[in-house]
Amino acid sequence: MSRESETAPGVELTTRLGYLIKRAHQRLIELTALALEPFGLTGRELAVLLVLDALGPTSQLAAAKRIGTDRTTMVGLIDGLELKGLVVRERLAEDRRKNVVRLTVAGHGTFVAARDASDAAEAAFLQDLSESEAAQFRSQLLTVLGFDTGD
Amino acid sequence: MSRESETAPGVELTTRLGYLIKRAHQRLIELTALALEPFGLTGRELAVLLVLDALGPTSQLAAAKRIGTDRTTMVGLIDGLELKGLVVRERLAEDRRKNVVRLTVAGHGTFVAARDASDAAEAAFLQDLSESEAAQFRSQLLTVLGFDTGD
DNA sequence: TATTGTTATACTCTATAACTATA
DNA sequence: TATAGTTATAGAGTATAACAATA
Repeated sequence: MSRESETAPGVELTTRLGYLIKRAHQRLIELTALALEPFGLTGRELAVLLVLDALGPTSQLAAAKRIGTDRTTMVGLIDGLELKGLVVRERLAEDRRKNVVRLTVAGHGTFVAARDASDAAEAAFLQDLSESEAAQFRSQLLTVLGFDTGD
Repeated sequence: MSRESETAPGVELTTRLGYLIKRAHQRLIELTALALEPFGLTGRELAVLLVLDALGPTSQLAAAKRIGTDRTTMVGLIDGLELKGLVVRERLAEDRRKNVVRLTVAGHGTFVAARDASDAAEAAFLQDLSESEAAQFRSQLLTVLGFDTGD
């Protein structure tokens, strides 16, 4: 939305990795936001649904650590998802300090559709790369982040 | 900073491009901030210095468009750089609406050293990739962003 | 009337501290 | 004491609107 009056960046910027990654990140954020809009979801909310689908019922703190945020942010995220009827909170009987969060049936359906839409946004983002280039790009990101060695 | 209590992300997240790029971006931001700290510069301030070095004396608006931000943000950036003695503002005689901003001698010296430090941070970010992988990674970012010149 | 710089304002995202209830 | 959830607050970062000076 802030792209109206932007001139083409010069080489002094396009040779900077930081500039390129920032722009790429912003572009993917925009594409993803557009793809998730019909579902009333943000990218962060989809990340929570991904975790709940993968782990099953999960405490708010465990989910927060899993996506790399903190407790206080997770409260708001779960608030939003619960308001939309996609998840429910339940006090855990064995430890009543914990709220176990789980997907509702509707939540699972929305999740699957939203994930597909997000996949399509990723594909659009990568559309100018060949299959093998896209695979390399993904692999190199994993390497840079140290997620590929089973460390 | 917020990494102490973070558990390893699961495949449900590490297979998402958005998650990977966000993390990569954050990592590079951290490395760059650390590298620029001795110079009292932020990444955005370095971007302004890069533009001023490449283009020579430049109006605030032209510089803003070049780095993809707006006038109001540029005011604050130039305020900071001027306070540090790295740039000076001068009203343009031919069009007194325009502030032409240029590097001081000290500003140029700081810029060169800070750019080298930022280069080193980028190299550290890419250290687990081979030379050719790093070059591919850069090239693929350019392609995805449509900055490919097809050189 | 349009452009450039400026200020003020608001809005998002996130981080920190403190409070509650449970353990 | 420590932990999980919650609330309130503040701090970046950025976007929008309005104003002053100039064209």
